[in-house]
Amino acid sequence: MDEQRVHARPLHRRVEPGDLLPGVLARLPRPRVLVEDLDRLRVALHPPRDGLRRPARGRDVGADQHVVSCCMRVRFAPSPTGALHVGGARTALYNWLHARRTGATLVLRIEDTDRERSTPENVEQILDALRWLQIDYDEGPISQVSRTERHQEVLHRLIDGGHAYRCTATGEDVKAYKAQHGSERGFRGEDEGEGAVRLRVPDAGSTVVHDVIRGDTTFDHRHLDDPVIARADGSVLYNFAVAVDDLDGQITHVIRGEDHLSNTPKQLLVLEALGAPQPVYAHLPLLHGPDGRKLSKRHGAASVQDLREAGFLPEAARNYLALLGWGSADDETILSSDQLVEQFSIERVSRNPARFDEQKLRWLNGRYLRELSTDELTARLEEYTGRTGLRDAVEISREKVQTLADFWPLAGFVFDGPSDDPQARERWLDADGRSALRDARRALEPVRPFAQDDVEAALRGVVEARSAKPRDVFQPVRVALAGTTVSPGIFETLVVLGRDESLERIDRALAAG
RNA sequence: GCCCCCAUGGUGUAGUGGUCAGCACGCCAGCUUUUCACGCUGGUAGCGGGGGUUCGACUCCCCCUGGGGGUACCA
Repeated sequence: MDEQRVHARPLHRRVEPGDLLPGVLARLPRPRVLVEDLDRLRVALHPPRDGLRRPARGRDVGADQHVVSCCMRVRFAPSPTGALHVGGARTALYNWLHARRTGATLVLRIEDTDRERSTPENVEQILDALRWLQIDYDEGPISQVSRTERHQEVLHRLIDGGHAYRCTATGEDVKAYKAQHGSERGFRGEDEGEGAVRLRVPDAGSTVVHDVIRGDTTFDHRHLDDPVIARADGSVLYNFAVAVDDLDGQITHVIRGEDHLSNTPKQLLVLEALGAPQPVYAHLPLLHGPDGRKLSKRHGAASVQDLREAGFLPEAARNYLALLGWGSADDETILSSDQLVEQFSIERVSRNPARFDEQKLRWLNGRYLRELSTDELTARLEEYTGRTGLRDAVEISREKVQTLADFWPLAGFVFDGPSDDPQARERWLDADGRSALRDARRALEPVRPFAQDDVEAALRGVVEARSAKPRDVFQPVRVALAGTTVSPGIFETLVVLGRDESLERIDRALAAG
């Protein structure tokens, strides 16, 4: 890409209502925008009215205000140093929602400049996670490492221009420097012509991060150390690569986790040294685990794959993730992807860190599960369990499960035989229970066809004949069939098992002594 | 240590100076009921503390406290 062209005019220009470039807009292919067109149309929307300031809370920025949004470009830039965590997934989702909401182009970039920790397996895991969540992207994935040549070129430009210098100072040296100069002054190294490359931070002044979620944040230069932007071997570091790649990628809106906020001035300083324009930032609040600490494997689902394995539906996960840090203007809870796209606005994102609450996800997942047709739910359960022929069991279990993982413990006995719950047997297959069970068997034996209404009539007849409570008959039957006290409805279960199998299980329970 | 961000019930949030502080999850109770769930009804619980500004602060400002992030030749 021709850099001079990129820098010829600012990436961002205030766009007023009516500033529509109608002719050009109409010709634009969507959603993809050719780079050539972009160069002519390099205008992006800033939040309306007071420029970069966060609009007053509670006010949505309507679609009509994103008039030139086809030129907006956002990116999701995960680091492949591990699986995609739910926090990363939420960041990906917000980028995706913003892109789909506004028509912006979403770029997937893999931040793999840490060669030690980045692996192809992790990249694949991230792609897999995004696929599962149905988060697609318009460009990429782009490997940051593949841009090494370009990084070198820019790096040398910075050095040649005096914006960066080589210095052998180590982390220890920096600490020593600070001990000497006090905390009031950031580290400033000497240009030694060798060693790691550091960016020269001006002593005076400050850098302001404009953020649509947080407003302006000012960082005084005197507190900043000259950051290392490339290792002694020349390989570049994150804060440099990200600035160059966002610039070259013509990223207009950087939506990422708040953990990057403190690093943003470094990236801004790189851009400034290059004479490049700034993107708009949106730093999302971080996600915490149930204990308020960082999310980790310890409290259940931490990665997207964990979510899948725990039996959550991707659409429920998306809905839940969207709600962690954002709420629709009318405070709705259950929102389809279409509704999310329709209602999402980055300006309404909360500033508070949120805790990942698996209980609420389970509830939400249950809601989505019950919305599925039995055929669809069966298909998902068969994929999840790796078993087939589940439909009848799904039909009678569907009201009782919140996750795909709940199904087998509830209904697996249909296929694998009764489970063994000694307490259940002891409680319900005592002398009385066995007596009731014998009556039930006798009543069920002649039922033909073995249909639910007839089965129910037969069993209720037993209840009546024995002057018993319903459960005194039903529970022994349940334990005989399922081995436990918890199962789908007893009549449905009998029908699904069929007469022969049901009688056989009852006989076996009676024989078990 | 220094820099930065954040602060409404247990949790996620609504709320832009005057509200009985709303919704959802959870929890508790009742109803329904063959177990467990689902569902329905009701209930419990909140503006972290202190100063200001104002006729009036959850809302604006400051301090404190608490939580989080950054401070890497990690991202």
